[in-house]
Amino acid sequence: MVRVRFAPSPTGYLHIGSARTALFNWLYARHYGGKFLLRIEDTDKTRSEKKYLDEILTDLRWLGLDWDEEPIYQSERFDVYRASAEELVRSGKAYREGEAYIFRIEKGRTITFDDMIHGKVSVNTDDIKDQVLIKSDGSPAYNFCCVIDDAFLNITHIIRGDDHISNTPKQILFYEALGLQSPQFGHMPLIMGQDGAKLSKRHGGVAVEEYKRQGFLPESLVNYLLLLGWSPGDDRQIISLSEAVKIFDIKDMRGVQAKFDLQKLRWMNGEYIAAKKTSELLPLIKKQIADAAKEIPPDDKLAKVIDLYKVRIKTLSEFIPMTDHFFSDVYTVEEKGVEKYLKPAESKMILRQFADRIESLSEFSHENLEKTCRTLAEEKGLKTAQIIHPTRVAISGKTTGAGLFEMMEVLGKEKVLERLRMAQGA
RNA sequence: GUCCCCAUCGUCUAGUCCGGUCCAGGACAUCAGAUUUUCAUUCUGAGAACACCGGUUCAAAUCCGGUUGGGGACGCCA
Repeated sequence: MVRVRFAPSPTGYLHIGSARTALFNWLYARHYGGKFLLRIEDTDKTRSEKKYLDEILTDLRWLGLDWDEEPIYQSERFDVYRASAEELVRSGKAYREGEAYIFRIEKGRTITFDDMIHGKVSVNTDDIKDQVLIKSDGSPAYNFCCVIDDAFLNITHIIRGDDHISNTPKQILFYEALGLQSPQFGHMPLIMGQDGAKLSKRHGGVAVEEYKRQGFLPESLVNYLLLLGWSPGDDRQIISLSEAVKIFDIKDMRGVQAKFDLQKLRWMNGEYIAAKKTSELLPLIKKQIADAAKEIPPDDKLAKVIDLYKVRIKTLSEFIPMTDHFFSDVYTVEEKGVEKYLKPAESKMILRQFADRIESLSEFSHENLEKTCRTLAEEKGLKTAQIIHPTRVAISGKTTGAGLFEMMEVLGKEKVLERLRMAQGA
């Protein structure tokens, strides 16, 4: 029975790299019908906070990564660690140094383990110093409580970042001294920023929460992370979590560090947004609007606008500035668009003619609007673009956006005419 | 400095285990063209990589060694 764990330290937000570690552990467990467990590494009581833990758990759920048993907390198990350390002192494998317990490293040995991703890894114990088990303040050292807890939880496979690879020989020595069986290890390379340096804020964010806030969908974030270091073996890019569960195997992971590419994430997010039903997008967009402290429009109107814009936004947050003209008379205006399309006297004349014609329209539908526009163009010997561009700027302030006639229909006759009149005076 | 991990287009990767089907395939990005009222979408096309040097072999992206480069670890942090 496969048992894996994710062991966050509640001293900050959920890092995107940690999220990836959690994802691969989760996939491994689900693929093999095993258990995915949580262990809270809160041994540093001064830096650990409940709010961080809550945020981490919220983010894991948001990503779709559920866990199977109640999480265990290291802060509640100090006596267990101490008892084990005492035992090692009694058997002569560790010694005291003041209040601290130190593990004696036997020199001249080669520790080898078969890593699920890297293959055989060997380290000579001459390169390892004696290890602290329990610190002078009574709290356990990371490597020690990690081993005790993994054994306690019957963890069979430890999948973690490459930064732990040098901890592994030390931990193996602990398993050995404690008479415990080592689990299997798999060390996955870290995610780097585009420039090869450690992933940081300037690469687009390090916290899962930041991506959530910017309007990335959990499906796309997980899908993107999945493809960082792992590939289905064919050309597919869009892979759902449930599909990944079926085909995932840790052995297919690459041992190479990958650079985080925000461009590809954005593309993928756009794909997921465009594929979603408007009814699914509606509550998500409303959340974005609420978070931006803006007034939430009525559902039916918002849904119509989402329909028009979901194929052209890459993140949910882009929706707001792109569609502000639908919901308020205060919206962003592109000055160069005004300059080019509204300033010329000819444009003003065209706008007046167009406005006059649509005013008499009994049904303000995009079909009728388009017909009216084309008829006018033909009669006056104009290109339709000569009507369309000025009109777009006049009613939206923008030079790009959804189809003009659909836009006009959603905006409504009254607003359209009002803005067309106003533009003539501009 | 010592130890460990790694090396295919700008980026993510397929191929590497079991050498020939690879003058290296896909995706993102870029550029060009088509469609469209703009943008986006869609479609077509282009450029773009086996880090380097040696070895093994009839044959190497694939195996071996070295060099260079990148990353990580050397905490009474986790």
